[in-house]
Amino acid sequence: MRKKITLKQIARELDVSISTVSKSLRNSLEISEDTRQKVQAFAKFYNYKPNNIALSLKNKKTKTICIIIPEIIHHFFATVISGVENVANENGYNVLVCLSDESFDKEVINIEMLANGSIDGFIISLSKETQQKKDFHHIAEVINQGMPVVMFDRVTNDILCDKVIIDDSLAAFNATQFLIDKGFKKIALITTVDYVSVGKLRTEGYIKALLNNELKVDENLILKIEDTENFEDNIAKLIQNNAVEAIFAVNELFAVTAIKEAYKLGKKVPDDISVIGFTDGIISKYSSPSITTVSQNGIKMGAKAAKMLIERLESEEEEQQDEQYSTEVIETELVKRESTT
Amino acid sequence: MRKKITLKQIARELDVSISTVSKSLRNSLEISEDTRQKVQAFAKFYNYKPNNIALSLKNKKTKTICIIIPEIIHHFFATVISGVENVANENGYNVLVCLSDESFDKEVINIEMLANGSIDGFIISLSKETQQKKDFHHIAEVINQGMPVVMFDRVTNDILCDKVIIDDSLAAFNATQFLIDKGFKKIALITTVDYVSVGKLRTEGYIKALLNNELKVDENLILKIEDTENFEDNIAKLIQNNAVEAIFAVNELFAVTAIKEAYKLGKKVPDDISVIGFTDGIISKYSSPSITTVSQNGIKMGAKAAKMLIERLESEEEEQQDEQYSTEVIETELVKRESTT
DNA sequence: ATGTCGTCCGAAAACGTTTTCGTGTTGAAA
DNA sequence: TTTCAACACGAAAACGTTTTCGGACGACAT
Repeated sequence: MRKKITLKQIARELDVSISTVSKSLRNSLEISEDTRQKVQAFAKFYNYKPNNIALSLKNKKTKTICIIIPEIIHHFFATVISGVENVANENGYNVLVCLSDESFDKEVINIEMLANGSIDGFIISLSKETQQKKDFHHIAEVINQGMPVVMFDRVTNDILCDKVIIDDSLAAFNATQFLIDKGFKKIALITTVDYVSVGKLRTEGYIKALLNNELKVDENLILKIEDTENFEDNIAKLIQNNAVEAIFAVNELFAVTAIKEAYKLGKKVPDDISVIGFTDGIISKYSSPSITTVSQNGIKMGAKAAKMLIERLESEEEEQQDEQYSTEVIETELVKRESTT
Repeated sequence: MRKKITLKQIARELDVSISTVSKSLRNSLEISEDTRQKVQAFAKFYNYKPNNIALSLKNKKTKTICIIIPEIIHHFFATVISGVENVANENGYNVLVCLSDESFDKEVINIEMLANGSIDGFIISLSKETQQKKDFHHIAEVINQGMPVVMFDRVTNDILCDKVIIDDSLAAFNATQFLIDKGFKKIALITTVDYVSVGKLRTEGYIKALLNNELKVDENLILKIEDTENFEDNIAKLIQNNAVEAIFAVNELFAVTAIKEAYKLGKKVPDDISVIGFTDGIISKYSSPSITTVSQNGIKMGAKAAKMLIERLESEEEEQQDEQYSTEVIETELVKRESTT
């Protein structure tokens, strides 16, 4: 087992100083051709690689960014990570992934653990609990310490920083309008509780579309799901009690569950009920029938977020950053599949 | 903007030495009650946190482990990360996620980038290309340098290290046997090309089950898919040409595609054809019909891998590690759903 | 007055780099 | 022979910690 070799060891072996070794390896002109060759050959032979931690300490940057997400099991978040990874790698950055598990405490712990020089910046999507508590001091704090933060998808107006979002309200509006254009009147909404920012925005878009077409908003047609377990019955009741003609669900899971429950009640999709979901993930693509859905390009969002973060990191070096934050809106698209007529 | 404060700054402000500050904060008995209180109060007020990079450099460990996976979009790998994260966090470790994108080069680059002190150990599942080339020098090298490595799922016998796998062959055997027990004779296999280790093992299990029941192995019933794009036609032909009664697919995607293609050919699942998949992911659970599948508990695999890695890291400190590597087999289970009779 | 011990603190090394600055040795020009 | 530049290299600081060692000082016993 050959442990990693250091500058000091090379210096000792070749009987030169550490500085000479360092300069030789960086092809400094201060060093004679002779010594340079000798050192480089030796270093290559022993497979010398500079110790990254030492460099990080010296340079005060780690070339590592951290992405904090509520859950990795969600396909959407996995795609975001993928986008972040791509851009990060291209720019020589590594990606630390932290899961908040939808918990405020874990979010705080993760951030505090890493805000001590371990990383150069954060990309974060808020946990449900954080959104519910509306407590963002941990994020404000790291920003205050000069660490760049980019928020995506689940963001808040209470924090000033770069953001990457989709226009949830508009996307929901368009999806609902699509159903209205098909001639449906009784359009149900399956959404989350209001403190989830994107859920609320999508609900707003749905309502706006109805009002815009002079359809009245029927509270009985709006199902707000709190717990992601055992919600099937609620969906079944919604379908059964209201003779719904179409359903707009704010995520894949709700959409596919609606289809299954409808089927159990003897209603076929799309013949009896049309269904539109949100997030173009695995489920929408492979379920039978495949689901018409609002695509939310996670890869693009991740890539954009990473780009914004890295640009801020690299620009910090030269001049003072201008503290002008921007919010990027990634376009969505309605992907038409079999679950709508 | 308040930048992070250091020991040196505290020392200067309080007019004591750096050592005194450090010792005070660590509650050393060398320091008088008075000074200790004073320093601690000051540090707390300025929210002092030791710089992690400096600690890493000093302690020669980073409390960070890296997991390298072929793709994060695959649900299975996402669950593995989740398992790793849990255990890592519990033990005070951070998790760096790298994607090889099924590319040998990216795998090598990732490993080399991080093998310079950035992390304490690797958890890795080989990329397809690496398995095809059978070139594992990059892994051998880091192990040789004394860095612990745990391989999972896609492993190789050419490298000696800790491993976490499932018994792919046995699981496939059981799945096939299940179909045989239902009375099916013409059982097709949809698998990957042989260089993917798990694909090969699952194929072996399938064949073993057939032979064990004195059924002959019909090459026409075995479809090996190379490219994960545009393979639908091949599956359709397989179904159409051979009057298959049941299908065993080595992953979710193949399974769900088989169901869809069968449906297009007018054959219903499970009435006309039974289908079993592999990996209990999102698709199997939510497709219609839901798919009977071999569950491969990613969370458990990830947790086990992380545990093994961390144990090795912590044991290294005390005595010489014994270089006794072990291979853990995570049990699988056949989850019965609607796609089989 | 001398020796011993305990208390409290600081200097310095160490981790592995990079970089600035200083210095000794050449050779050539004056 | 002296002077000066160019060249080749080394010493040391810096990044932020922790820890070992030793020193100063007072109290106490002899």
